[in-house]
Amino acid sequence: MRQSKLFTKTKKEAPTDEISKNAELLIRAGFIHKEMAGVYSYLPLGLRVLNKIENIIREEMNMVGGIEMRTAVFQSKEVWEKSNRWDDDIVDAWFKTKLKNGGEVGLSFTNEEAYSNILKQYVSSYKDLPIYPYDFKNIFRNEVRSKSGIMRGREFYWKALYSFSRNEEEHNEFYEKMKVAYQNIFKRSGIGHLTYMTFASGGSFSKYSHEFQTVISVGEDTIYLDEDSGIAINKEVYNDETIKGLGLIKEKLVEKRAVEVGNIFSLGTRFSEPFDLKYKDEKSQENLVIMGSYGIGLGRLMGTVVEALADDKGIIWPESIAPFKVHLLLLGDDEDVKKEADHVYETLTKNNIEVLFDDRVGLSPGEKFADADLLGIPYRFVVSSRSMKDNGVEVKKRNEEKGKVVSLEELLVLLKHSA
RNA sequence: CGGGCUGUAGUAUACCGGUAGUACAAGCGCUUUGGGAGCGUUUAGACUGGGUUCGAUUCCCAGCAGCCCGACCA
Repeated sequence: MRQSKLFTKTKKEAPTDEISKNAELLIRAGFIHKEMAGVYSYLPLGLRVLNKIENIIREEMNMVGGIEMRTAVFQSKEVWEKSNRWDDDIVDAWFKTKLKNGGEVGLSFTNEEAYSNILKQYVSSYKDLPIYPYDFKNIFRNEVRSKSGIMRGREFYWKALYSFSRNEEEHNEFYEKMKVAYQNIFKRSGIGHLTYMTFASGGSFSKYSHEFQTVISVGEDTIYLDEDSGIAINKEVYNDETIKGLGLIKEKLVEKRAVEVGNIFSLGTRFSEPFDLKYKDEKSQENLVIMGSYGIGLGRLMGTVVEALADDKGIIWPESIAPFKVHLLLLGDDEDVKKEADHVYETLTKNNIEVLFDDRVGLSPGEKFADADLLGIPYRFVVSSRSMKDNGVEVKKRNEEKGKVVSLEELLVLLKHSA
């Protein structure tokens, strides 16, 4: 993409109404636009990152047998009354609105009911199970106080998978697979080294749920981490019994602030019962389906990566989720240099390398460098009269101090290997 | 939902009960080109409503909006 065609611009200063680093940097760099408190639009660069994250999650979900679909945002009263979660006194996060004909709809704040209701239509035999449908979708929660930039919004984009199993054993087997899949997702997103599986309160069907907590100083949650095993305990279940039950030693646990980037938990028959979601087994006996829930907030994950990896100059994206792999800077407006930069851009593009080409004219080198640092694209390529004198392109990684001049051919090899 | 704070150009800010100033951004002209460059010039602003007052952006009240702390949550 040519940066001259990218309508977003960087800002030197962040709006004062954004305190959190993730929102400050993402807004300054032009990745997101704040619509209102807790509601953000994704601008071209931000969407590219979001799509990268989405694809990583999609791959991991498909790997464990997930089947993608899309549930509706509008939800009907009748469905949610079955599980007793329509009433505002029970769920205060609802956004609800009226239909012209007088009916009322709610905007999805979660998906258990939608899935249970749909699958009631299709699940009847043990042969129909297990199944693992999931979706990516915008979720709406009427938070009384949204905060921390894109970390907790009123509208947010998430992945939710629900498992429908025949019995506890089958459920547990899948649950364990999901733990691994989640760890893969966070590793691939560049925060694996900071993300710990954390035991949290489990509800009525299991002792614990599992959260994936990324340790960063601005985290909203408090966890107690055993650094040797990488296991953590959420403050909400931090007590002697839990510590002992998990075989941990209290003195070795370190208190940390962390952000919950994902969670998985067992639902048991909490929803299959009200929706009468049953299957007939081999003996024609009816049994309730055992469910599990597995969520990841994509915007929050993106914000967490920014918080965790940024430096004082700007964002530092891991290659896996960067909006582009290469940020190609053209310095100066000499015709020969322009021609060479165009050539480099076209060569990279032809080789299927995602490149943002800073072809803007009239900007000083300092401005382009500062923008490149702020945007945080992993590889910075510079074409200038200086680099041309050295017969190559200057390459520098975002997290390196100094660059070196390398021939275009060598660069193509380098990029292929880093992929 | 309790508590606190704040609303001035696109952004960040200043002053003031009496003509709203500056920087960045944007437009134009010239110069400049390896770490947010210079000179000149132009455009652009007091959240809304009510009250006090000769006069309100300034003081008061209400509404709306935003931020922070707590509670709650992906």
